[in-house]
Amino acid sequence: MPELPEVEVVRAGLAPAVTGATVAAVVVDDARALTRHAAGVADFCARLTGRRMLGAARRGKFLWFPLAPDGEGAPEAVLGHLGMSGQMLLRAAGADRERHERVRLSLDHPLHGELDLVFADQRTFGSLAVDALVPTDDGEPAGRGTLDPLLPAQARHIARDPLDPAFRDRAFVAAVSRTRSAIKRVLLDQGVVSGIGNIYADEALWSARLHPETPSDAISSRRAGRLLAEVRAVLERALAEGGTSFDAQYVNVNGQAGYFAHSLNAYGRGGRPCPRCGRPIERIAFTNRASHFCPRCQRMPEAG
DNA sequence: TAACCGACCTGATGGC
DNA sequence: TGCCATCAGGTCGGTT
Repeated sequence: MPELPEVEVVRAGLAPAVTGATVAAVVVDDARALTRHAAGVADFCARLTGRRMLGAARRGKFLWFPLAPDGEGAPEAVLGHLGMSGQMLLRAAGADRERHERVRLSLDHPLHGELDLVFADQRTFGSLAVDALVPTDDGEPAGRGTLDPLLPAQARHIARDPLDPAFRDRAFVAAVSRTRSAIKRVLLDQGVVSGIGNIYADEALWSARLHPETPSDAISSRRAGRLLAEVRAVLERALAEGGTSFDAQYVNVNGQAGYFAHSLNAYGRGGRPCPRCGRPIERIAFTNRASHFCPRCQRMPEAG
């Protein structure tokens, strides 16, 4: 379940390998991995083959590799989203096929020589595309790993993430106060704040002592600011530990797992004691998924 | 327009 | 042992 820390680990791992590399060949094993590329497999391969990649950038859970200009055309990038189970793996040129391999880019790097970038994805919720780059709304760099104020058109609706220097805390606090939706729903809304998924939403709400179903407009500005601070803290801790791995679904570019699963306080701990007060963590259904929280530390505010 | 919900997808797991 | 149901959840489009 790659969320911001996991995607950032992947981005940072890929950056040295893809920056300056030329795409020598593209092999698509499964067209479902290109659902974001509406023009189809042949167009994807034709647009990408022979192009040079300029770096590895990320906003929220979206990754992209800007491409060197191709004639007079608009600036473009390879856009990727890992979905639920996507992996981007660096392998020696010609290495054996990976389980669930969907797309392989053969790269020629001026320093590292030939290597393969493999996109593998069990559940095929992730996908790649060659996408046009468009200007950011605020003129600031588009995300981590790039100084250009350009981001893929398909990621235009995605808000900045809380670790982005250009993230606007005030806009987040205002968005929280604007809606009656459950606060967890707001945290998962990638148009308000990006990079947070089910795991880190539960963890941040546990840290902030907020019930996941608290109506957002019942949360004071000060409390919303504290929640944002807890979001940042949990994301940074997870990043420092290499992300959260429950199984083989999330690994870095070398196939290694992260360690943050050992540090979780609420997510996946239903029935086990709250690390703060000892009361069993509750697990409740939440829009076709699950929320985990402490019924003592995270109480719903009194009505009225 | 905001809020909500189901579809998409595969593999692991548990119950019978 | 084998079959079936359930669960995991990010994003997007359709519905209310």
